[in-house]
This record gives sequence, structure tokens and C-alpha cells, in this order.
Amino acid sequence: MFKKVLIAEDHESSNISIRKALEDFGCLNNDHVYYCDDALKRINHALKTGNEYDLLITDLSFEEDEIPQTIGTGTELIKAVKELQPNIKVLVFSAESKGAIIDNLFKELNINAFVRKARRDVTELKQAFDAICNQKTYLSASLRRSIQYSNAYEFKEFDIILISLLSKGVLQKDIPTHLKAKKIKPSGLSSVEKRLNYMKEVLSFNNNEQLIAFCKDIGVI
Amino acid sequence: MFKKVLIAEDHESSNISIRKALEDFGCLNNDHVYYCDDALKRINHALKTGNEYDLLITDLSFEEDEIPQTIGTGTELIKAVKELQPNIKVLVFSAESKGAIIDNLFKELNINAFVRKARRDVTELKQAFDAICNQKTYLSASLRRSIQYSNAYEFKEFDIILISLLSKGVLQKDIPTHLKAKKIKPSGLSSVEKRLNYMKEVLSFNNNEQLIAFCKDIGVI
DNA sequence: GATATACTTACGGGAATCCGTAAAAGAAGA
DNA sequence: TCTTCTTTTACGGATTCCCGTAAGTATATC
Repeated sequence: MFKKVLIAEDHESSNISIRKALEDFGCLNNDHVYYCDDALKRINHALKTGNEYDLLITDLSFEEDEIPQTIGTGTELIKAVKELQPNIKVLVFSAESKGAIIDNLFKELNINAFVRKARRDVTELKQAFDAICNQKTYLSASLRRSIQYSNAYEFKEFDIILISLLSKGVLQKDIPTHLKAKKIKPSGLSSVEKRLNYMKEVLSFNNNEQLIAFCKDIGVI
Repeated sequence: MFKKVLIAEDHESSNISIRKALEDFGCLNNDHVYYCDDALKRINHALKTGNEYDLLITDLSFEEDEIPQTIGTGTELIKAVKELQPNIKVLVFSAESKGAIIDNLFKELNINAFVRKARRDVTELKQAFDAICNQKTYLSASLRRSIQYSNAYEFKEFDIILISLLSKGVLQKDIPTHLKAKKIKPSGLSSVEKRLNYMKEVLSFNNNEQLIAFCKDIGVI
């Protein structure tokens, strides 16, 4: 069982349901905040006073309002929290469904569970609590299949740079200039062309527009 | 006060929070369903047995799963319900934030309240209950101002057809063929070019890739 | 029927992209 | 150091796209 849990979730309705799920699970010692900055403060304070949290439940997207925040997203929050307290368990509760993004959370940030806001989300939350208690990871049922399959092609860092530049309105012929400015290794126009053509060939796409649409769909940009 | 309320919301977490908000407001006589079809059945049955609902709370988007549904969206549900029981009050609880869509709900479907799933959504739900009880309409605070402004450019049906074709990999020069096949009115290549250029000019974009990325972001494709 | 207006299509020159080939530059191993 | 192999860059022709102009078509008004 968890000794102490912190909930970071801006939507009042989700926040309430998470608390209720925790209480149903038998965990009554939980705090909740509506802003990332507050979450980090709590984590920090708890560490200093010697009664740290052992689980952080957080959303990914937090809406901006009149109160300016240093940390604006769940991803940033997790990074900051893990620097303070590397051993903390993390459960992400979000409406995100793009495989690439969720995959990255497990691989890069070592989160312990991802529950998607969806039909049976509260049931899944409790299953995730259980998994974490048993030192296992948890991923929403609806996402388990589609997590690998979307990776028909693994986008390298260079690929994503090219695609991002295009989607920001940089013309293909101007990409070498941008690459040189950022000292990125292959910067010739031919390399750019070759790489874009290679991606389209592997994915059997016909034009750049289709490539951009695909990358937006799976969340790599 | 409401005599009887029906909640149609597929997300378990939101469903729970709505129920809790209703109970906090003092309304204990409420039913909840997770599918539109079930909602319509309940409305129908209640009418026949003479103890009809006086408020329907519904989401807009319902996720498909293994159980096939006749009614798939909140908008369709509201239409169907109003045909059975025109006097029923309707509160829409959704993450939707596009002014055009919400505006349409009030104008075309005569809904009584729209609460956006956001930071203070439960508080707003209670304010909306209060407004409806007093025969008033309610709209989330964050949406009251920005109801028009989000439309930097209103995409017409033709625009979306063009963008969709491109994002599916159809080359620009081949678009006229597709348009003629579907008997879409302006089908000349020049018209296609002109329209794409117009969109890019209005949005001050440099290339098609940027346009595709934008449309993916705001959800028109 | 003539005219005006708006919209659609056709055409052509120039720019950008596509695509193959070849030269140049690095990297690795003997 | 030289050779071999890989990667990057340079170049050029074909294709596609961009963009302005002109011609065609439809509708409405008088």
C-alpha cells in the first residue's frame, strides 16, 4: 500500500475521481494540487520534512490560466520531480493516446503506469495502483496492442528535425541553412532530400503532406 | 431543484464526478449510463412510465468499443431525445472548446448549459445546475469571451477536402481527377492551387506541410 | 439581348522539388 | 600510408508546384 500520494491534475472533475479511486483502494493519505509548480513544492517540502510521497499521479497537459507557472506540463513535472526524488513512483493519467508519446514516457522517464482517460478509467486506475504496489508497470488495456504496431518506422532524431522544420514552414531548400546554424551533422540539401525520400519510401507515402499528417497522428511532432 | 436527472458520459471518472456534483447540489435522484443508446432507452422508458427526467447531462464525444451503437455522439443523442421529449433540459459537459461548435449547440439544439471539462469544471457544473433551475442558460466562464476569436480562419468544406486529399498522399496535380470523380464543383487545377494558396496566405504559412500540421493540431482533419 | 460581376478554367514562365549519378570527404582496417 | 567501404555533398535533367494573366462560363440585372 502507498504511504502517501500526491495528485497533480488541473481538472477538478478528474482530480475528485482520482481521490475517490485512491480511497476506494484503501489509500486515505493523499494530497492534491491543481498546478505543476505546487506539486513540485509539495514534493520538495515533504522530502525536507522527512515524510516523502511514494507515488505521484499526474496529468500530462495543464491548461494555462491567469497564474503563471514555471512548469507547464506533466512531462516537465516528472523530470523535475525525479531529480529531487529519483525513487518516486509515477502514474500518468491522461487523455493522450499516441503511442510514440506514451512509449517515450516509459522509456525516457521510467514512469510506472499510464492510464488513459477513457471508458473504464477508474477501474484501470485501481488496477494500476495494484500493479505499482507489486512493483510492476501498468498500461491501459486499449493501448497495449497499438503501442508497438504504430512504429512501422522508427523515426530518428534527424528525421524529426527535418519534419519539424517543414511543419514550421521552412522550405526544403532552406533546411541546410537551419541545420548548419544548429551544427547538425549531415546538412547538405541532398542528404535532406535523400532522408525525406527514404522515409516516404519505407512508409510508402507519396508526398510530404502525407508524411506530416502521419507524424502528427502518431505524435512524433 | 431537479426531480430526476440522467447522466450520459462514457468516461467513468467524469461520470463519477458529475454524480458527486449533483449530490452536493442536493439532487439525489439521478441515473447514469455509459452509452448513448442506453440514454435514449432510459428517456423513452421514463416517459412511458410517467416519471420522466427533467435534465439530461451528456458528453459530446463517446468512444467506440466492442458494443456497436446506433447513436454515437452527444449531438445525435440530444436531437433524438428532444424529439421524444422536447421540454427536457440539457447540459453538455465536454472538453470541446471550439466556439463554432458550442455556439451551434445553443442555437440549433437549444441546450441550456455548456460546461467545459477544465480547471474548475465541478464548480461550474454546480453554477450551471443553479442557472438551469432558475430558467437561465449557462456557459463556462473561460468560453464566454473567446467564443469567436479562436477561428483564425474558418475552413470551408472544400478546404478540408483538399487538405484531406493531400494528407492521404494525393499529389496536387491529381486532385482534379479525384474531385471530378466525386462530382465536387470547382475541380480545375487552378482552383485547387488558388484555394491552397489563399489558405496559406491568410494564415501566413510558407508551405503545404505547415498547413497540414496546423490542421492536424486544431483537429479539422 | 446586352452588360456587369463573380467564379472557374487554361496556359506559361519561373521556382522548388524529385531522382539518379558521380565526385568528395570520412572512417575503419591492414 | 594506402585501400576499402560508407557517408556526405555536388550537379543536372525531369517533374511538380507556384503564381500571375487571360480566356471562358454562369448568373443576375436592367
